[in-house]
Formats: sequence, C-alpha cells, structure tokens
Amino acid sequence: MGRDAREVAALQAELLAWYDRHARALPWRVPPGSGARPDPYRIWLSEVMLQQTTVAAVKDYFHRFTARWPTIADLAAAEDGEVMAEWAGLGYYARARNLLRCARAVTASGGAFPDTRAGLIALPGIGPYTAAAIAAIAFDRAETVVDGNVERVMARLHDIRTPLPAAKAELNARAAELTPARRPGDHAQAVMDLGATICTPRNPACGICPWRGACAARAAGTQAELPRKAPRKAKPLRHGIAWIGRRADGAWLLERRPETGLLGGTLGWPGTDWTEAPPGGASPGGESSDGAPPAPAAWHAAGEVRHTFTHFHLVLDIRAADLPEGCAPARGEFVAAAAFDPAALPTLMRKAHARALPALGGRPAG
DNA sequence: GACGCGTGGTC
DNA sequence: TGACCAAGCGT
Repeated sequence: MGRDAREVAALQAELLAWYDRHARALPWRVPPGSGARPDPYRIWLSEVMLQQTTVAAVKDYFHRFTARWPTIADLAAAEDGEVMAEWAGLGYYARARNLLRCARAVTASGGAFPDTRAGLIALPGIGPYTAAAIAAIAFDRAETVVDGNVERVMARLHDIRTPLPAAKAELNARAAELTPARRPGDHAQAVMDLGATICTPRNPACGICPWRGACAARAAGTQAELPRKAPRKAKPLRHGIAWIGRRADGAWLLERRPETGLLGGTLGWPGTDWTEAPPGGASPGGESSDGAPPAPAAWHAAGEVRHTFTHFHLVLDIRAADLPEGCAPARGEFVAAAAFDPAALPTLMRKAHARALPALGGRPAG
C-alpha cells in the first residue's frame, strides 16, 4: 500500500516549496527559512487556543495573553479568575482551566516544556494533535500532526470515501507516510495551511494546489464531497431563567459557575438549570425552588436571549431588578461597578447583561 | 467510539 | 437563516 519513496519525496518537496512561498504570517509563527527557533510557550499557547477555533478568533486573544503573561512562569503565577476573564468569549473553557494547570506543572518542574510527544501528551489539555504539533513545530521532531485540515487533505489526496470518524486510522496512516525526517514542523504547518487556504471544506482551489497532479479525489471528481462525515444529531431546545441584579451603588450580583461542566469556572448570572421544558410551564406546582430568584426584589421581565451551544439551543428568559443597598442575596456575590467588565463574561452572559441594561433604573449621576 | 464542551463566520 | 464548520481534549 501507499506510495513509493520517490513519489513521497516529490510530494514533500512540492509542498515545502509551496510553503516557502505562501506560508501565512501568523503572530506565533517563525517564517520558514528564517533559521529562528519558535518559542515553545507561544507555540503551546497558540495551539491550545486554536483547538476547534479559527485563526481570526484567536489572534487578539493571543496578543492579549502574551502581552500580559510573556512567559510560562508569568502565566503560572496568574490567578484562576484572571485567566478565566482573559479567556472569556473564546469558548471551550476547560481549555483555560487546563492551560493554567499545564503552566503550573511545567513551571513547577523547572519551567521548560518536555521536548517529546510522549512528554507533552502527559500534560493537561495536550492531546494527540497538540503534542505532535508542539514536538514538530517547536522541537523539530518528526511527528505526524493530524487535525481537521490534515484529515480533509488526506481524504482527498487518496480519495478515501469511508466516513469520519471510522476513517481516522487510515487518514492517520496516510499522513504518517508523508511525514519527512527533515523540516517536519514546516511540513505539518504546510499541510494545515494547504487545508486552510486551498484544500478548503467548500470550493477547494484545486487549480493552484501544489498537489493537484497527485490528488486522487480531483481525478475522480469527488473532492467537493470529501471527507464524508457521519450525520449529526439534532440540537434540542432548552429553556432557563437568568436574574440580573444591580445594587443601588452599581454593584452587580454575579455567581462563579462550578469548575466542571458547561461554562465551567466562568463568571455569570444566577439562574435556573436549563431544561427542555420551560420553567414554571407544565409542572402543576409551578416553579421549583431552583426557580427562585437570588434575592427578594421587584424582578421584571427584560425579554429573552437566544444562544446556541455545541449540543443544544437555549432560550434564556432575562429578569432584571434594582436591588436595595442592604440586600443580602441567597446566591452569588456582588462585584463592584468599578471591578465589573462585561468582557470578562462568556458570550451568553454578556448577551444577557446587554439585554437587561435597558430594564434597569438609571444610576445616580457621578 | 460516543458524548460533552463555545463561539463567530459563512453561505 | 439555520446548519455547517474551525489547528481537539477529557471522560
């Protein structure tokens, strides 16, 4: 099976020549041919941010993180809440929790990242992809890097019609055949750049692809329908209530969510669980105790926020209230107006805040 | 292998 | 405009 050594060498050479001319300039990347070694800290940080996240979304976060925490020791010394606030809006918050755990583990054992795939994969938040990527890009190890781009490129190059995820083993094997002993990091980044800019999910630009002559899918005309994927499950609709309270001095009533689960460890508004039946709807007893507001006040309806998570749609009913000065809430804690920044909230909670603002009384001037 | 886990861009 | 998609990981 596979290609002979001369074919492999030709593909590798064509790809690297293309990469030398067309590599994207990215904040964490060292240009090919510069001779510089990338900083493992920056490679690791960028790879974690890029997990299931677009380059465009990552750039600003990467700049803010590296400006605030220039080294892994700086990050390791940060407080949990600071990192969660800086990560807010980027999603998949387990990444931020594992980022800190990883930074502290590396710093505690001397401050240098492991320089092998096996050493890296033992760290929190570093799986098969990220371990191979750091080993190849930062440490020039000949590891095979397989992400969604590489899967797509391999499926097309070899016209593999088995649907994902069943095809993963074969796609990994095909990618491994092409991994070069020299410049493995550039090769890995080149395949990913190829997938991101030419061998795109829709309307691939086959006419300018360095591998167009060898591509089996292009020859068969199947490139647009590869890789095949198992059908997705439909997203159910869930409902919940969020209470957004502001005290007379401007302080907001917020609540840190549990460390695990959805939006784990992030700051948000007190609320009900999110269930498939509207709260207080069909159940004869009305709202459960979980349906009680966090503090007694004149709560009024401020509309709803719609948001879609990975596996369900949410309609969040927003209740807003101006809370008295001596208010003693049953849940949550007040955050002073000067310390509150909506940008430190995950996107759903940011939307809820924006929805509640018009329903709250004007604050005293000054 | 399946599932839980965010968000914003795209068509 | 709703569904799909993006440099995956942990359980």
